[in-house]
Amino acid sequence: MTQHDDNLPSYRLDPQVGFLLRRANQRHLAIFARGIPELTSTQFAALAKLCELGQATQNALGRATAMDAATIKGVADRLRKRGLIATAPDPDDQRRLTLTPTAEGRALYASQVPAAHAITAETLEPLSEEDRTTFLRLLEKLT
Amino acid sequence: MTQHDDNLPSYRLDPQVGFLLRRANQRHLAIFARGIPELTSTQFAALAKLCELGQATQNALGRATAMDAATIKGVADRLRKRGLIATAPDPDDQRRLTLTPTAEGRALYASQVPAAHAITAETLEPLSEEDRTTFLRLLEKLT
DNA sequence: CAGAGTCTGTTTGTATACGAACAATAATCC
DNA sequence: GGATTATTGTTCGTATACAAACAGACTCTG
Repeated sequence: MTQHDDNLPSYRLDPQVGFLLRRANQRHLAIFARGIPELTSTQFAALAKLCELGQATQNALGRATAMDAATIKGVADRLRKRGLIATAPDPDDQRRLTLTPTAEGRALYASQVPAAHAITAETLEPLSEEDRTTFLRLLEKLT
Repeated sequence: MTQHDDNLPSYRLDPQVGFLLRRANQRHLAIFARGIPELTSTQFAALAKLCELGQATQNALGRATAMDAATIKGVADRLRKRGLIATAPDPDDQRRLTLTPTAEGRALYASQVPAAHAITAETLEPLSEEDRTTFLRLLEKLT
Protein backbone atom coordinates (compact mmCIF):
# COMPACT_ATOMS: atom_id res chain seq x y z
CA MET A 1 0.00 0.00 0.00
CA THR A 2 1.04 3.60 0.37
CA GLN A 3 4.09 4.29 2.48
CA HIS A 4 3.96 7.25 4.77
CA ASP A 5 6.93 8.90 6.39
CA ASP A 6 5.65 10.60 9.50
CA ASN A 7 8.73 12.80 9.71
CA LEU A 8 8.00 14.54 6.43
CA PRO A 9 4.94 16.64 5.94
CA SER A 10 2.77 14.91 3.36
CA TYR A 11 0.90 17.51 1.39
CA ARG A 12 0.12 18.00 -2.23
CA LEU A 13 -1.33 21.24 -3.47
CA ASP A 14 -3.14 19.96 -6.54
CA PRO A 15 -5.98 17.96 -4.95
CA GLN A 16 -6.84 20.50 -2.22
CA VAL A 17 -10.36 21.95 -2.31
CA GLY A 18 -9.08 25.47 -2.03
CA PHE A 19 -6.83 25.14 -5.03
CA LEU A 20 -9.57 23.49 -7.09
CA LEU A 21 -12.10 26.13 -6.06
CA ARG A 22 -9.73 28.88 -7.08
CA ARG A 23 -9.06 27.31 -10.47
CA ALA A 24 -12.71 26.57 -11.14
CA ASN A 25 -13.46 30.17 -10.32
CA GLN A 26 -10.69 31.35 -12.65
CA ARG A 27 -12.10 29.24 -15.47
CA HIS A 28 -15.58 30.60 -14.86
CA LEU A 29 -14.33 34.20 -14.81
CA ALA A 30 -12.57 33.66 -18.14
CA ILE A 31 -15.79 32.26 -19.63
CA PHE A 32 -17.69 35.24 -18.22
CA ALA A 33 -15.27 37.78 -19.63
CA ARG A 34 -15.64 36.25 -23.09
CA GLY A 35 -19.43 36.01 -22.78
CA ILE A 36 -20.12 39.50 -21.40
CA PRO A 37 -17.15 41.76 -22.17
CA GLU A 38 -19.16 44.88 -21.26
CA LEU A 39 -19.23 44.10 -17.53
CA THR A 40 -17.19 42.18 -15.02
CA SER A 41 -18.80 39.25 -13.29
CA THR A 42 -19.10 41.27 -10.10
CA GLN A 43 -20.61 44.30 -11.81
CA PHE A 44 -23.15 42.10 -13.57
CA ALA A 45 -24.03 40.41 -10.27
CA ALA A 46 -24.65 43.77 -8.61
CA LEU A 47 -26.67 45.10 -11.54
CA ALA A 48 -28.67 41.88 -11.84
CA LYS A 49 -29.50 41.81 -8.14
CA LEU A 50 -30.46 45.47 -8.19
CA CYS A 51 -32.79 44.86 -11.15
CA GLU A 52 -34.18 41.87 -9.28
CA LEU A 53 -34.84 43.93 -6.14
CA GLY A 54 -35.92 47.10 -7.93
CA GLN A 55 -33.91 49.18 -5.52
CA ALA A 56 -31.65 48.75 -2.54
CA THR A 57 -29.39 50.48 -0.12
CA GLN A 58 -25.72 50.30 -1.08
CA ASN A 59 -24.69 48.08 1.83
CA ALA A 60 -27.84 45.98 1.47
CA LEU A 61 -26.98 45.35 -2.16
CA GLY A 62 -23.52 44.39 -1.01
CA ARG A 63 -24.97 41.86 1.43
CA ALA A 64 -27.26 40.47 -1.25
CA THR A 65 -24.32 39.96 -3.58
CA ALA A 66 -21.76 38.84 -0.99
CA MET A 67 -19.61 41.97 -1.18
CA ASP A 68 -18.44 43.88 1.86
CA ALA A 69 -19.05 47.61 2.23
CA ALA A 70 -15.70 48.62 0.73
CA THR A 71 -16.10 46.35 -2.27
CA ILE A 72 -19.69 47.25 -3.14
CA LYS A 73 -18.73 50.91 -2.96
CA GLY A 74 -16.18 50.49 -5.73
CA VAL A 75 -18.54 48.39 -7.83
CA ALA A 76 -21.42 50.84 -7.35
CA ASP A 77 -19.16 53.79 -8.19
CA ARG A 78 -18.16 52.18 -11.48
CA LEU A 79 -21.75 51.28 -12.38
CA ARG A 80 -22.86 54.83 -11.57
CA LYS A 81 -20.04 56.34 -13.59
CA ARG A 82 -21.26 54.30 -16.55
CA GLY A 83 -24.83 55.48 -16.05
CA LEU A 84 -26.19 52.02 -15.29
CA ILE A 85 -27.41 52.80 -11.78
CA ALA A 86 -28.49 55.98 -10.00
CA THR A 87 -27.92 57.11 -6.44
CA ALA A 88 -30.36 58.98 -4.20
CA PRO A 89 -30.22 59.89 -0.52
CA ASP A 90 -32.81 58.16 1.67
CA PRO A 91 -35.20 60.78 3.16
CA ASP A 92 -35.94 58.53 6.15
CA ASP A 93 -32.32 57.79 7.01
CA GLN A 94 -29.64 60.35 6.32
CA ARG A 95 -26.96 57.69 6.31
CA ARG A 96 -28.41 55.64 3.52
CA LEU A 97 -27.82 55.76 -0.22
CA THR A 98 -30.59 54.22 -2.27
CA LEU A 99 -29.43 52.66 -5.52
CA THR A 100 -31.72 52.18 -8.51
CA PRO A 101 -30.97 50.81 -11.96
CA THR A 102 -31.36 53.38 -14.73
CA ALA A 103 -33.30 52.64 -17.92
CA GLU A 104 -29.94 52.07 -19.57
CA GLY A 105 -28.92 49.71 -16.79
CA ARG A 106 -32.13 47.70 -17.10
CA ALA A 107 -31.73 47.55 -20.86
CA LEU A 108 -28.16 46.34 -20.65
CA TYR A 109 -29.11 43.79 -18.02
CA ALA A 110 -32.03 42.47 -20.08
CA SER A 111 -29.92 42.27 -23.19
CA GLN A 112 -27.25 40.23 -21.43
CA VAL A 113 -29.46 37.72 -19.63
CA PRO A 114 -29.25 35.19 -22.48
CA ALA A 115 -25.46 35.54 -22.46
CA ALA A 116 -25.47 35.04 -18.69
CA HIS A 117 -27.40 31.79 -19.05
CA ALA A 118 -24.97 30.70 -21.75
CA ILE A 119 -22.07 31.42 -19.39
CA THR A 120 -23.60 29.25 -16.70
CA ALA A 121 -24.16 26.50 -19.25
CA GLU A 122 -20.61 26.70 -20.57
CA THR A 123 -19.16 26.64 -17.07
CA LEU A 124 -21.07 23.45 -16.29
CA GLU A 125 -20.56 21.97 -19.73
CA PRO A 126 -17.97 19.37 -18.61
CA LEU A 127 -20.60 17.75 -16.36
CA SER A 128 -23.50 15.52 -17.32
CA GLU A 129 -27.02 16.76 -16.68
CA GLU A 130 -27.23 14.66 -13.54
CA ASP A 131 -23.80 15.66 -12.28
CA ARG A 132 -24.68 19.34 -12.67
CA THR A 133 -27.58 18.97 -10.29
CA THR A 134 -25.45 17.07 -7.82
CA PHE A 135 -22.60 19.54 -8.07
CA LEU A 136 -24.79 22.59 -7.52
CA ARG A 137 -26.49 20.93 -4.57
CA LEU A 138 -23.16 20.17 -2.90
CA LEU A 139 -21.55 23.48 -3.83
CA GLU A 140 -24.44 25.32 -2.24
CA LYS A 141 -23.65 23.62 1.06
CA LEU A 142 -20.12 25.03 0.99
CA THR A 143 -21.19 28.67 0.83
CA MET B 1 -43.15 50.49 -8.60
CA THR B 2 -41.59 47.13 -9.31
CA GLN B 3 -43.20 45.25 -12.09
CA HIS B 4 -42.33 42.09 -13.91
CA ASP B 5 -42.01 42.06 -17.66
CA ASP B 6 -42.72 38.61 -19.00
CA ASN B 7 -41.00 39.45 -22.24
CA LEU B 8 -37.66 39.52 -20.48
CA PRO B 9 -35.84 36.25 -19.93
CA SER B 10 -35.93 35.34 -16.26
CA TYR B 11 -32.71 35.33 -14.31
CA ARG B 12 -31.91 34.92 -10.66
CA LEU B 13 -28.42 35.54 -9.34
CA ASP B 14 -28.49 33.26 -6.33
CA PRO B 15 -28.50 29.82 -7.98
CA GLN B 16 -25.88 30.59 -10.64
CA VAL B 17 -22.70 28.53 -10.55
CA GLY B 18 -20.53 31.59 -10.75
CA PHE B 19 -22.11 33.19 -7.73
CA LEU B 20 -21.93 29.96 -5.73
CA LEU B 21 -18.31 29.38 -6.73
CA ARG B 22 -17.40 32.88 -5.63
CA ARG B 23 -19.11 32.46 -2.27
CA ALA B 24 -17.65 29.02 -1.65
CA ASN B 25 -14.25 30.49 -2.40
CA GLN B 26 -14.89 33.38 -0.01
CA ARG B 27 -15.85 30.97 2.74
CA HIS B 28 -12.74 28.90 2.13
CA LEU B 29 -10.50 31.96 2.17
CA ALA B 30 -11.97 33.04 5.50
CA ILE B 31 -11.31 29.57 6.93
CA PHE B 32 -7.77 29.72 5.54
CA ALA B 33 -7.05 33.13 7.04
CA ARG B 34 -8.13 31.87 10.46
CA GLY B 35 -6.18 28.62 10.11
CA ILE B 36 -2.91 30.08 8.80
CA PRO B 37 -2.74 33.78 9.65
CA GLU B 38 0.97 33.92 8.77
CA LEU B 39 0.41 33.51 5.04
CA THR B 40 -2.30 34.16 2.50
CA SER B 41 -3.78 31.19 0.69
CA THR B 42 -1.93 32.17 -2.47
CA GLN B 43 1.39 32.60 -0.71
CA PHE B 44 1.03 29.23 0.97
CA ALA B 45 0.16 27.61 -2.37
CA ALA B 46 3.30 29.04 -3.97
CA LEU B 47 5.51 28.07 -1.03
CA ALA B 48 4.00 24.58 -0.84
CA LYS B 49 4.45 23.95 -4.55
CA LEU B 50 8.01 25.24 -4.44
CA CYS B 51 8.81 22.91 -1.54
CA GLU B 52 7.16 20.11 -3.48
CA LEU B 53 9.26 20.81 -6.57
CA GLY B 54 12.46 21.70 -4.73
CA GLN B 55 13.07 24.61 -7.08
CA ALA B 56 11.44 26.27 -10.04
CA THR B 57 11.60 29.18 -12.39
CA GLN B 58 9.35 32.07 -11.40
CA ASN B 59 6.96 31.72 -14.34
CA ALA B 60 7.02 27.92 -14.06
CA LEU B 61 5.99 28.18 -10.43
CA GLY B 62 3.24 30.50 -11.55
CA ARG B 63 2.01 27.94 -14.04
CA ALA B 64 2.14 25.19 -11.43
CA THR B 65 0.04 27.27 -9.07
CA ALA B 66 -2.30 28.79 -11.65
CA MET B 67 -0.98 32.35 -11.37
CA ASP B 68 -0.06 34.46 -14.36
CA ALA B 69 3.35 36.08 -14.66
CA ALA B 70 2.29 39.38 -13.11
CA THR B 71 0.61 37.69 -10.15
CA ILE B 72 3.40 35.22 -9.30
CA LYS B 73 5.87 38.11 -9.41
CA GLY B 74 4.05 39.90 -6.62
CA VAL B 75 3.64 36.73 -4.59
CA ALA B 76 7.29 35.75 -5.04
CA ASP B 77 8.42 39.26 -4.12
CA ARG B 78 6.52 39.09 -0.83
CA LEU B 79 7.80 35.62 -0.01
CA ARG B 80 11.35 36.73 -0.77
CA LYS B 81 10.97 39.86 1.31
CA ARG B 82 9.97 37.64 4.21
CA GLY B 83 12.97 35.39 3.69
CA LEU B 84 10.90 32.33 2.84
CA ILE B 85 12.28 31.84 -0.66
CA ALA B 86 15.51 32.80 -2.40
CA THR B 87 16.15 33.99 -5.91
CA ALA B 88 19.11 33.12 -8.14
CA PRO B 89 19.81 33.86 -11.82
CA ASP B 90 19.90 30.81 -14.07
CA PRO B 91 23.40 30.42 -15.57
CA ASP B 92 22.01 28.58 -18.60
CA ASP B 93 19.32 31.14 -19.40
CA GLN B 94 19.87 34.79 -18.65
CA ARG B 95 16.15 35.47 -18.63
CA ARG B 96 15.28 33.02 -15.91
CA LEU B 97 15.03 33.46 -12.18
CA THR B 98 15.33 30.27 -10.19
CA LEU B 99 13.35 30.24 -6.97
CA THR B 100 14.24 28.02 -4.01
CA PRO B 101 12.65 27.76 -0.59
CA THR B 102 14.95 28.85 2.24
CA ALA B 103 15.42 26.77 5.39
CA GLU B 104 13.04 29.17 7.09
CA GLY B 105 10.55 28.74 4.28
CA ARG B 106 10.71 24.95 4.49
CA ALA B 107 10.34 25.09 8.25
CA LEU B 108 7.28 27.36 8.08
CA TYR B 109 5.76 25.19 5.38
CA ALA B 110 6.33 21.99 7.36
CA SER B 111 4.93 23.54 10.51
CA GLN B 112 1.75 24.61 8.74
CA VAL B 113 0.96 21.41 6.86
CA PRO B 114 -1.28 20.08 9.65
CA ALA B 115 -3.14 23.40 9.70
CA ALA B 116 -3.51 23.20 5.93
CA HIS B 117 -5.08 19.76 6.21
CA ALA B 118 -7.40 21.08 8.90
CA ILE B 119 -8.43 23.93 6.59
CA THR B 120 -9.31 21.49 3.83
CA ALA B 121 -11.29 19.42 6.32
CA GLU B 122 -13.15 22.41 7.68
CA THR B 123 -13.98 23.64 4.20
CA LEU B 124 -15.51 20.28 3.32
CA GLU B 125 -17.06 19.79 6.74
CA PRO B 126 -20.67 20.48 5.61
CA LEU B 127 -20.48 17.44 3.30
CA SER B 128 -20.69 13.76 4.19
CA GLU B 129 -17.66 11.59 3.53
CA GLU B 130 -19.24 10.27 0.36
CA ASP B 131 -20.33 13.71 -0.86
CA ARG B 132 -16.82 15.05 -0.40
CA THR B 133 -15.43 12.50 -2.83
CA THR B 134 -18.19 13.22 -5.30
CA PHE B 135 -17.78 16.96 -4.97
CA LEU B 136 -14.03 16.91 -5.48
CA ARG B 137 -14.39 14.62 -8.49
CA LEU B 138 -16.89 16.97 -10.13
CA LEU B 139 -15.09 20.16 -9.12
CA GLU B 140 -11.92 18.86 -10.71
CA LYS B 141 -13.74 18.61 -14.03
CA LEU B 142 -14.61 22.30 -13.90
CA THR B 143 -11.00 23.35 -13.64
C1' DC C 1 -33.63 62.27 27.81
C1' DA C 2 -28.79 60.86 27.83
C1' DG C 3 -25.46 57.60 26.82
C1' DA C 4 -24.15 53.23 24.85
C1' DG C 5 -24.21 50.68 21.18
C1' DT C 6 -25.19 49.87 16.26
C1' DC C 7 -25.41 50.81 11.53
C1' DT C 8 -24.22 53.64 7.34
C1' DG C 9 -21.03 54.86 4.01
C1' DT C 10 -16.03 56.23 3.41
C1' DT C 11 -11.07 55.92 3.33
C1' DT C 12 -6.58 53.66 3.60
C1' DG C 13 -3.61 49.87 3.07
C1' DT C 14 -2.49 45.33 1.44
C1' DA C 15 -3.03 41.37 -1.63
C1' DT C 16 -4.62 38.83 -5.41
C1' DA C 17 -5.92 38.72 -10.51
C1' DC C 18 -5.31 39.69 -15.31
C1' DG C 19 -4.79 42.24 -19.89
C1' DA C 20 -1.50 44.70 -22.43
C1' DA C 21 2.78 46.39 -23.68
C1' DC C 22 7.78 46.09 -23.21
C1' DA C 23 13.04 44.76 -23.45
C1' DA C 24 16.17 41.15 -23.20
C1' DT C 25 17.20 36.65 -24.34
C1' DA C 26 16.51 31.89 -26.57
C1' DA C 27 14.97 28.94 -29.94
C1' DT C 28 13.63 27.98 -34.54
C1' DC C 29 13.57 28.05 -39.31
C1' DC C 30 14.90 28.94 -43.95
C1' DG D 1 23.81 32.72 -40.06
C1' DG D 2 20.48 35.89 -40.05
C1' DA D 3 15.57 36.86 -39.54
C1' DT D 4 11.42 35.48 -37.35
C1' DT D 5 9.22 33.77 -33.45
C1' DA D 6 8.74 32.49 -28.69
C1' DT D 7 9.68 32.91 -23.84
C1' DT D 8 11.04 35.30 -19.48
C1' DG D 9 10.44 38.61 -16.36
C1' DT D 10 8.77 43.51 -15.64
C1' DT D 11 5.65 47.37 -15.48
C1' DC D 12 1.22 49.76 -15.78
C1' DG D 13 -3.60 50.09 -15.28
C1' DT D 14 -7.92 48.36 -13.67
C1' DA D 15 -10.87 45.59 -10.70
C1' DT D 16 -12.09 42.74 -6.99
C1' DA D 17 -11.50 41.55 -1.91
C1' DC D 18 -11.12 42.47 2.93
C1' DA D 19 -9.32 44.38 7.52
C1' DA D 20 -9.27 48.37 10.15
C1' DA D 21 -10.36 52.81 11.49
C1' DC D 22 -13.47 56.69 11.05
C1' DA D 23 -17.49 60.18 11.40
C1' DG D 24 -22.14 60.82 11.20
C1' DA D 25 -26.80 59.12 11.91
C1' DC D 26 -29.99 56.04 14.05
C1' DT D 27 -31.73 52.88 18.11
C1' DC D 28 -32.14 51.06 22.26
C1' DT D 29 -32.05 51.20 27.08
C1' DG D 30 -31.80 52.76 31.64
